[in-house]
Amino acid sequence: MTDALIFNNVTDLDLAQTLDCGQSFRWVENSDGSFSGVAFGKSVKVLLSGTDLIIENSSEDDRRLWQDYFDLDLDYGKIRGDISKIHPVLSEAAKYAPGIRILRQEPYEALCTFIISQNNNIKRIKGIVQRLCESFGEPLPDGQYAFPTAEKMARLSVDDLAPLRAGFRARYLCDAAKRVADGEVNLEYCRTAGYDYARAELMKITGVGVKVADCTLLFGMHRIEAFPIDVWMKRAMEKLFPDMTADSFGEYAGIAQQYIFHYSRMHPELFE
DNA sequence: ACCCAGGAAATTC
DNA sequence: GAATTTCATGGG
Repeated sequence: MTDALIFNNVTDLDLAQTLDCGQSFRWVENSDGSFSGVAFGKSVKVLLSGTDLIIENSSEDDRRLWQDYFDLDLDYGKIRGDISKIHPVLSEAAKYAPGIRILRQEPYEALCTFIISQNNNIKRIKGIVQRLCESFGEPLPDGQYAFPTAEKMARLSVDDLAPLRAGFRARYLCDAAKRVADGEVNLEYCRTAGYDYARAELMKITGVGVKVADCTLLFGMHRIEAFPIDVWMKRAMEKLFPDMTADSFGEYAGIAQQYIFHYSRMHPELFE
């Protein structure tokens, strides 16, 4: 019950850079640098001790799950070296936060959280997501809550979501839940379909445009060729990469995107 | 009071 | 069709 799962020789991972960089909204940093959060209905505390990644309140049964969640099978050091050759500013951004990894979150959770993210700020997104889980997610033994299922949310009305204070996004969440629950939008199909087809599948949902679809594919289905362009990335592309497009960043564009997104947010003076 | 926030839909030109 | 406005809410 209170077992800990340990991964040895973990490199290219910084918990703050990965868990608190705007791709997931359910992790809270503790005073000792560890993080507490819930994924796949499992509430854990994660910490790094040297190159040991420790998952507390977990067991060997979930080794594969967390190995995938933190994308430990991908060699980020090599990828960083490769994509650093594409552009000197990208090289700089990658060097700035080499501990960023792309999480493998649950597709439906990624979909909902990035619907909530539109025209919103990260602090408030976290609050809405937390209230969504507390209100409609399955309670876990330690007092935390799982992310609610599409089936559960499909039974809710826009008024039921009022306590979330999600504003105009509430009806988007209802539409997403219904379409996913009744199978009109097939998230599993999006994992393997051609990119444009996967994107179009998600965009059947009212409130899902190109950017939310790209984030869902990148953070919820590990489509690391995705290159979401939000306000920060738009600024970065105009100012830092004026002659480049998403295609310029190759098969690992999504990883490059996270380096650039984080670097840009940490250096707002670049865009004044 | 004003502006912005990991956008997208609705409206207007 | 492309450009602009609107959509809730909260923090600076």
